[in-house]
Amino acid sequence: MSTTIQDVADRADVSVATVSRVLNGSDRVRENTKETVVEAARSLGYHPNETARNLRAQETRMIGVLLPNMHGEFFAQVTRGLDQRAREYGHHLLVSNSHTQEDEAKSVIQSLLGRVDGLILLWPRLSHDFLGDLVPEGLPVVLLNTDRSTSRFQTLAFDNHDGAYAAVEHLAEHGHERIACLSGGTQNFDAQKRLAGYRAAVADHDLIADPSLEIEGDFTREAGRAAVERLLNLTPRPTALFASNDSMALGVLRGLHEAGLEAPDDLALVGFDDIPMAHYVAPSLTTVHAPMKELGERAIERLLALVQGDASPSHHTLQTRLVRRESCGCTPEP
Amino acid sequence: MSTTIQDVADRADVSVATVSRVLNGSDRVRENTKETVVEAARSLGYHPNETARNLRAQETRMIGVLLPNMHGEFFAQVTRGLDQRAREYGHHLLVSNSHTQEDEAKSVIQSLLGRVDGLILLWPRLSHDFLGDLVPEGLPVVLLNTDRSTSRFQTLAFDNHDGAYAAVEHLAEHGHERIACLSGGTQNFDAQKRLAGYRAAVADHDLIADPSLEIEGDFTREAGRAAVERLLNLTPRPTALFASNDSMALGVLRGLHEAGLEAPDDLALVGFDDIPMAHYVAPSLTTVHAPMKELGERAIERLLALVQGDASPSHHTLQTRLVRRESCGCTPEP
DNA sequence: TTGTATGCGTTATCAA
DNA sequence: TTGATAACGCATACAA
Repeated sequence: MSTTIQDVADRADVSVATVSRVLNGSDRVRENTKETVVEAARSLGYHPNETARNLRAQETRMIGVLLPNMHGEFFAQVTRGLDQRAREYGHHLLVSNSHTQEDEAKSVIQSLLGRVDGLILLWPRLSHDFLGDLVPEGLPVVLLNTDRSTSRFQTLAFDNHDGAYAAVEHLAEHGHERIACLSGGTQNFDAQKRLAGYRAAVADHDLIADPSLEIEGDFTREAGRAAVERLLNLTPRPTALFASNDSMALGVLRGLHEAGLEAPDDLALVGFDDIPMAHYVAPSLTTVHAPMKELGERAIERLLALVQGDASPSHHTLQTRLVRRESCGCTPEP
Repeated sequence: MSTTIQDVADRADVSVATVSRVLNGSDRVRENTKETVVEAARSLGYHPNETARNLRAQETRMIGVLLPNMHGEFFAQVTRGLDQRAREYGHHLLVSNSHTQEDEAKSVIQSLLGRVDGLILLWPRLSHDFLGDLVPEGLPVVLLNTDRSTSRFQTLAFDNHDGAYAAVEHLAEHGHERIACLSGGTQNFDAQKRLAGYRAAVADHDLIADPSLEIEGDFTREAGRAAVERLLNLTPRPTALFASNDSMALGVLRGLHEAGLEAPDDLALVGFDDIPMAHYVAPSLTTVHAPMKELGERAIERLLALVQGDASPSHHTLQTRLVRRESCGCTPEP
């Protein structure tokens, strides 16, 4: 098998305890023996067995991360934040993406349970009552973009309501009165909040409030593309659209192109998330910036605080801000 | 702390050995005691400590995955394949993204060494001699999109040369003779091969061979955008461009838009990778499909074959194929 | 300064 | 069918 601390000890002609001391805090060890040990370890290509270490230390320094199977760029950003912070804190990420089903997620969580110090779940479905039974009492959990009220766990979410409100308000400032909303479905937490923000802005600014202006999507590009036809068939036709995420907004742009139309002239458009691609499409996408990387960073910070026991679960919200580009009718920011 | 097998044993009034038997293969255990044990485990919310299991079993069922900090959608696809196959085989992914520096990667690999059964590295730099010293003798490693010749490890790569060749050939079929190439840099394995494919096609089809037509990029969108100006200033101006990945091609599309131009009329364009977004930009991107998800799947399969010892390192190539859409001047496929 | 011995939670071997 | 126990590799309390 692999070389063990015993092999190193034999080679250096000392005890395993001494080797261990050298390799770790290098306690009180004679300089001479220290060198011998280091050399022995090096020459044997020794690497400590982390599994044994973990067992001994009663911690794995691993964090389980569950992400749903969706909108690539969004998760890439979140993951970047998670990854970076985790490394800073000397922890590893045990990642599992690409599952949509609840039972699938359950089995993944099960298989993670005995091997991580904590869990970070991006689980935008409203209901996660099942988590209560699934997760053992003491295990720290951070829930991302989900409903705070249902949960005894730490949560972290964007300020979806404010962001959506600002988006619609901005379209109103451009003079639009008949503004449609492409929502992300009824099951999704972010989607619900954004829809609520849209409705609030419509009400506050005396815009046309008409249920047929609310089109249901599912946060995928294809939903955006498909929505265009429905949008164009509305009478009277809306002059602006709030797409409740950027993936759908990109799909809308594509759909418009296929119909021989263009934003913002034929339809003013604002998205949500500010994924990197929003900057690169033509026309560039005005959108609500959601601090995705920061979400990942905070998640790690909160989780490790829970792990170390110097915090208890709380509920945090991350602010969003509107980024003006071309698709709404603005001249883009420099 | 967490409940252990001993707690369950106490509760069920049996020995730990019996509990273990029940929880695993349920060897020869009396039906009656089996039920008692299962019930005890359930009521205590017991989950086996995977760390202890791993130590005992001398395997972790975890795979270390290292990805560089680049082009999001590409890696999302690869990761999807990795993730899916790993789960099918009952393994977990210990993922680390977002590092560009070699020493950074080294330290991550170091920290992974004692805790995984194998390593999958997406490390497109040509030189990875340092891996030889870093990785212990017996540890299985799969190298993605890298030079096979330098390595004693298993490798897996796209057929970059053929793909690029086909892309340029297709532009030639559209009647273009002065075809530029936006490369991915000199350090990158994929980039080199794609550039070579471009050159071969130029030579074989008697196209204009001019070093000034080869522009160096770095696989980022921004490089694509920046390249447009240089492209437009060439005299005579090229009528077509092979961008050696889709991210750059998307940047080119953006750059053209800013210059008030459009593909394919002002510049015919073919990319490489076929990331999902290629389908959704306007005009949609003709590109070489690289089976990214399959790359991930194969990587897991190869690695686990190595782990189980019923294979030895080999070198595989995955075929690519041209996908005709709008940016080259074709009518898009249905 | 160094060595011996114990335990972390499991599984498997051997006896009973 | 079940139980006692050794071993996996490491870190530490205690002894020397």
